[in-house]
Amino acid sequence: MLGVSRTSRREAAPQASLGLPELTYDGTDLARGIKGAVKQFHRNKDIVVAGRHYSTLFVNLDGWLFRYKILHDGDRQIVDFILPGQIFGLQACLFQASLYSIETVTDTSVASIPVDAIDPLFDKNPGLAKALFRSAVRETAIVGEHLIDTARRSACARVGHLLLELFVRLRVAGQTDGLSFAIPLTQEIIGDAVGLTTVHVNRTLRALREDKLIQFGDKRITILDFEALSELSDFDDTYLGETAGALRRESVSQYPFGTHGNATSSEAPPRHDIGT
Amino acid sequence: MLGVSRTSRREAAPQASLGLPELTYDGTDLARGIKGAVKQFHRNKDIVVAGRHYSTLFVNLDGWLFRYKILHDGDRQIVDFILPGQIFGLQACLFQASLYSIETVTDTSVASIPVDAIDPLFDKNPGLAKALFRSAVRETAIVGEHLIDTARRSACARVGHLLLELFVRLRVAGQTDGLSFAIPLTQEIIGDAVGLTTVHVNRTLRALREDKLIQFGDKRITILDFEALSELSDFDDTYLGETAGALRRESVSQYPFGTHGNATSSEAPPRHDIGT
DNA sequence: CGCCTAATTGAACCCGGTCAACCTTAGTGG
DNA sequence: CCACTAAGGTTGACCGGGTTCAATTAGGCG
Repeated sequence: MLGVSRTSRREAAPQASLGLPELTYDGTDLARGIKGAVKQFHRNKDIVVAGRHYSTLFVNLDGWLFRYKILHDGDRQIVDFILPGQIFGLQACLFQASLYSIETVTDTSVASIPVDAIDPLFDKNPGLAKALFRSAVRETAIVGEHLIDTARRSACARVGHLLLELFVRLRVAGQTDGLSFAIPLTQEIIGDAVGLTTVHVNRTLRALREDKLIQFGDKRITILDFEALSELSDFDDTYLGETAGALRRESVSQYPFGTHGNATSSEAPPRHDIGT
Repeated sequence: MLGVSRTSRREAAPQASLGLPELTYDGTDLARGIKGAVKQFHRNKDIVVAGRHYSTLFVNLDGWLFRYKILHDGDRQIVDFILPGQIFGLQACLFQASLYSIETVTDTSVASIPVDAIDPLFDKNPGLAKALFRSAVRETAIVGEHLIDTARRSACARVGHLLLELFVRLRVAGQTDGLSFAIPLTQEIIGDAVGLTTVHVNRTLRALREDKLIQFGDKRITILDFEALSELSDFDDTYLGETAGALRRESVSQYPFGTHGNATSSEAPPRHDIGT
């Protein structure tokens, strides 16, 4: 039922890092370093509740979560998904009242890091500031892409685009198997994310399958024709990949801004030294 | 023709700051302090071009701009608007290739600040890091709200919501006159922002007018019934106002994270000391 | 076995898109 | 001073993708 159970949890190669580019890496290391309390959450539980203020960051160690908002008419809009390895909860720390709630899709273990514990780290490793900063900007990019998704694309393109985004993000996190990956989402969740009804998500998935673009069943999706699906969905992974690439290349400037003379090359310690 | 000509430009009370909350304030002061080159741009000119990399931040001193992306089918999606006083171009600095283009709506004067000039400032005023950080998170919130706009709301609600957002943001910037404000946007631009065709934007505006919710003409909009329009549009200014409010209350922590013991009260210098 | 959640499929309806025509206004050049 | 042009705004008729409502099936789990 979990869907992600295929991938190891704590056993995942420790130095390889679980998850997403920048933050992730820092995140897990950060969590390891601080030994922040790790808590288990069941599926369908709210971890962050809209309207409340928080003073801890969270690291998603293994599960799937999503950030969402309930509208006045009761509709639920999912803004983005939080995949294994990602940090979350920044916004809830910075704002007086969190704008969104965050809920688990699967059973999930979450490390929480009191922000108090972070400030001191900035002294030793200002690169962390940059990583967090970049993560915030990256998040805007993802949300922006979702905006374009719902505003401009057809149902097929929306669903296809979401699947491709998840695939690429999971691949970076090492959670794919060829062109196939476990997806613990219900059609209702997908609909709430791309702005379609459950009924139409269903029809759309069928259409994609009948066109031999994807294949699915048992909480697992296989992309049969990456090219064609990308074409159909107007998918361009720049907004995901470039970010990862960019960080890899220049991750060491003192401050969030890169080009400070020679900052683009590498001389500072690698960023997984935080906890050691 | 400009539409914003009503409001003074350079003459605006200098210490009151032009624009938007956080960044804005820092932005203008920052621009003043560094005396970054101020350049004039005509309307409908691209200032940032998608795909290029930049190493300067920009401050919008007086005009209207928007961030947008051209899709593969030629459609244009506007992601958000950049109002007088706002900083922009962060993303283009942090990413190898900017995801979006930024174009002027009106004639605009723009101050550019080389990022090289900013790093040193961080030493003296780490609060600036927080301001920029917060701005990035805030931007995500605005884009997220636009996402909800296009995904979940009816045409009326979308247009109404956009108008209300612009109104609130302009009010903070001191660019409103009662419930009325100058709006230099064409119906095509509005459509590209909320995901509707020009034709339907027109019909929607007419409907809103016939319902006595708004009134418009000559590049100017008056909100006749703020409550009713908010209700109809599912508008809640938390995502804008709370941000501003939050900053006002706690703007001084050493690092992007607020609650560091006593950081919520004020002891550090006010944030407009950057340039002086 | 029976309950509940999720997936599936059908039929009628409607919001917003598309296409096309016309109007209004500002700018331009003779 | 007027004729011409172009951009933006306005309106109508028709169409279609996606919603809505509703019924049925399939798959855990007590």
